[in-house]
Amino acid sequence: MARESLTREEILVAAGSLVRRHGPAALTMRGLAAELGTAVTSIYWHVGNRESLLDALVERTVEELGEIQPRGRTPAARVVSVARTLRRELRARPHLIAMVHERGLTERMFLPAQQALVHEVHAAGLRGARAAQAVRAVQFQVVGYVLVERNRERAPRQRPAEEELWHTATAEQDPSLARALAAPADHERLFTVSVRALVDGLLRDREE
Amino acid sequence: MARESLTREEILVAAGSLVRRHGPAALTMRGLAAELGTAVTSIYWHVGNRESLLDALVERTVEELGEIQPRGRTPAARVVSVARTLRRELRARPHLIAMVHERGLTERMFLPAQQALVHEVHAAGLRGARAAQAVRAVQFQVVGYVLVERNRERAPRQRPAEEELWHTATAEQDPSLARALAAPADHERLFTVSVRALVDGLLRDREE
DNA sequence: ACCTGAACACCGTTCAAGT
DNA sequence: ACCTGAACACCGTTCAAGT
Repeated sequence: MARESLTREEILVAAGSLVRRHGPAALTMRGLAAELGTAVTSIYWHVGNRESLLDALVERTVEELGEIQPRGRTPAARVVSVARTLRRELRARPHLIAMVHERGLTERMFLPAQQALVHEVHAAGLRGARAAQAVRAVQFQVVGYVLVERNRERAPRQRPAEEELWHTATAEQDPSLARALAAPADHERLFTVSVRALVDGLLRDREE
Repeated sequence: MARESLTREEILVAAGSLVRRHGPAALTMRGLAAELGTAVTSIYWHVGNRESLLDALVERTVEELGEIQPRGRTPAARVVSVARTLRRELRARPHLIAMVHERGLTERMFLPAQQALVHEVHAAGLRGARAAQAVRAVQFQVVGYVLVERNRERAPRQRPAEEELWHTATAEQDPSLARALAAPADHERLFTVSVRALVDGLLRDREE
């Protein structure tokens, strides 16, 4: 008994929602077919196979990440806003981002952001290789930060735990450092602080 | 017909080599058994199941990354050497590192490096939260760099290609920047330059 | 043009049976 | 203590057949 008009879009939406919530391993063709109320083979007609279904989800993700709108009065503020937006968007779909990464498309995903950054860095007076360096520095910072951050959140209880490890003795008689490294980082704040510092540093040094 | 004395170690070595070369997807229990000349079920006796076999490989990777030996005369040079060593070790086993990452063990993997960094940062005169910040900044930089870098190398031919995208017009009349962003980055050099700049910045500012 | 079930060649894992 | 083959419940994919 057929349902009416299964569409490629419908398949992508269902698959996307599944992958977003439970990761790519949770996407089985049979499971997806059951959820959609069709035969497994119907899905094949619309999307080819599992791999190209995942490719389509990745492509969609790359496009969504491309819509970047810098905000703020100064170039520095706008660069920071791009970084913060990227971080938010990346964190909203970790599994899909990991798949973009696996397929080696991260760079392409970041091209629109790069364009925006070029504009702002130019507005701040940087030119040439120096400007390129600044753009890449910000990009690396955001990607690296999100990855490390997500990792910290997902990390299983560690042995030895950080609280055990970072006591005054191991921190070489620096209790304040031990406290800082034992505590879970305030990622929201640390990210903004880091990006601001980096951007200020990159834009300030331009008269060297 | 049995082979003599299959060992857990032998299994780990064969599985590790397989995963290193072709990634975890290439590790099938049947394939591994064939390569070792045993029945599939013998492997189960030694390692439990596929998942804990992968866990063991990950555990081994974490331990290998823990052996860090700072080199150089100044604290700054030793911090840079730790960063460079980490990068090299990470790049030598990308699939295994990705698995460490997936299992949320990256932070634990970096603990020995953190310890080494704490020592050097202290030697440079930093203390407390500021020292902790410096340690984390270096760690984030290395991880982020390796990930972005690997991605660039694996990226499929892009459309539009960077050479197309970054011409004088899109680079806002900055031909030198267009050239810089269109060219593949010299990662070895860019990494060292970036880390040096970061470390200098972190250690220099200590009298604020 | 779109959908279907049957069949194929793979998986990881369990288990009772061997030595 | 260690190894085995058979069997189970899953996969993704193909294909001939339907409408």
